[in-house]
Amino acid sequence: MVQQQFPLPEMGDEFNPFFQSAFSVSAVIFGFQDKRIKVLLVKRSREPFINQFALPAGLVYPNVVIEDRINGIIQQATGTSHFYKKQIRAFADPTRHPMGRVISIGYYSFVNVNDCKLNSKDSIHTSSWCDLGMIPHLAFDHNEIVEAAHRRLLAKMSSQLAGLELLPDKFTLKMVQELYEASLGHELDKRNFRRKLLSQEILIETGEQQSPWEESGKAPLLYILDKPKYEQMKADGHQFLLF
Amino acid sequence: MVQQQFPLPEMGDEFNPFFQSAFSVSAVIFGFQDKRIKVLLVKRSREPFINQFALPAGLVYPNVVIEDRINGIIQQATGTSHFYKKQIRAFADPTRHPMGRVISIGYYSFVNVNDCKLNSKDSIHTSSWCDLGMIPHLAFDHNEIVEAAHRRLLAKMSSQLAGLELLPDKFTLKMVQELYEASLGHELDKRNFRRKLLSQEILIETGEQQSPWEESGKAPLLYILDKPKYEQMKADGHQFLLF
DNA sequence: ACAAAAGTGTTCCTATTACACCCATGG
DNA sequence: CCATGGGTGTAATAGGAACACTTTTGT
Repeated sequence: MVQQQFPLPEMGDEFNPFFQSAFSVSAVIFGFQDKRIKVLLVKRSREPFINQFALPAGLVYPNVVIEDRINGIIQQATGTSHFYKKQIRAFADPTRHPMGRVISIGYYSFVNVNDCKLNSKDSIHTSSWCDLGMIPHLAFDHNEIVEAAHRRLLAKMSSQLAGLELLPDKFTLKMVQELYEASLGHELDKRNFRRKLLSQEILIETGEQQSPWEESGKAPLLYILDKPKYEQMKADGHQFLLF
Repeated sequence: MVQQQFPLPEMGDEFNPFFQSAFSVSAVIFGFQDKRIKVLLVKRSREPFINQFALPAGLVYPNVVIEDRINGIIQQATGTSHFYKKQIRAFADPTRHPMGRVISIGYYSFVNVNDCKLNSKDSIHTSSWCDLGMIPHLAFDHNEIVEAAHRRLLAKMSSQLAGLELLPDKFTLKMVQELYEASLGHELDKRNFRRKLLSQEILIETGEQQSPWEESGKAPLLYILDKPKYEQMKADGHQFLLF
């Protein structure tokens, strides 16, 4: 670990007592597998809280851009750089870290589980997908961060078309429905859901069928997100209301 | 300014480079006056950015609970302890503060302008209500914080019954409508708005009429919020959807 | 030919919108 | 009695919810 350069207080001693805090970023990385929402947890390999489960997280040097740090943490934990992320808020309880005042800035993130390579050689932690709803007791205040992330997930998904980052690039409408059913915690009507989804006019039918198709019956059609149109409409403030 | 006690890093030098940051809280305090949404600004009386407008804000000692600090800042700025507040997010650009790495945790807040006593003797800043939409160039990254707060205000008000903290305890339905028109930026149908508002069944008609009533015509009825019911329903996850 | 999953329309009902007049009060 | 703002109902429309059968494909 190399000491970095960063600006120091310049205006006299009166400010120095303030410049004694640290901060970190913590990531609630959501995945979707077996019709369940998952969260990526790591087992800590060092103190404090050694051998306990925790969120992927890390301290941030005073001169480092926080977005860069959280991107690095998500990439290291998942092995992919293809993800969506957004800040939740700062978690700032003075006792949340045993070594001093460490404010953690929480993020939630969506990745496609199939893109991920966990436990790669250069990862110091062993990481694993854990069912949201079966999260064990975590280090620090990480359970609180997971709860806040869960609320955000719920709020986002119950009003907007979002979370497609949790699926492969090519996906079936059924997958989207199952994702929504897992997020919202209840079943949805197939016909109404499809109508609503397609009425947003941001999905493109590829014409391809899912393959391989181990199930009996007809193989479903694959769709992709019309990303340019989606980003454009988002930039214009469109909401993609689902309900 | 008195140095406080706070926990220091305990586990050796490797963590010390991290414990050199400061953090602050910043408040976007919304008010409502003359059918306009207002934001409370202060003129800074010290460096950096002396004599520039800024948000009420302050550094936080490493051992201080951040909620206490933001409450104190809002109380000092407004002269009242009767307000609603919520965290927006952390603002963490490494160059946002000229004196070093200072992460600011932004809050937005609703107060009733009539409850406020600005420029009280013990206030070091002179403060004033500024029309949202006519905000001048502010110190630090405070314009960005105001924008984020504005987006939150919009998102909240366009889907929920909220922001009644901006009005007096006893208010007319017209006031609520004008508040919404100011927040959303367009006019609303009087009858539809009243029907929708009353259908939430959390307003109580006091029977009193507004007084004094300088306008011609009939004096309107005053309503109050059924706060216990409102809090209970909020706790139960009810959303008070308006549109 | 059968089992399993995909894909598709219609009806009913609720919720939202658009719209105009009478009432109470003070000057 | 007139000017001003408060307060009220209804009809048309759009959107959401409930519901079942036909098609395709692999075994």
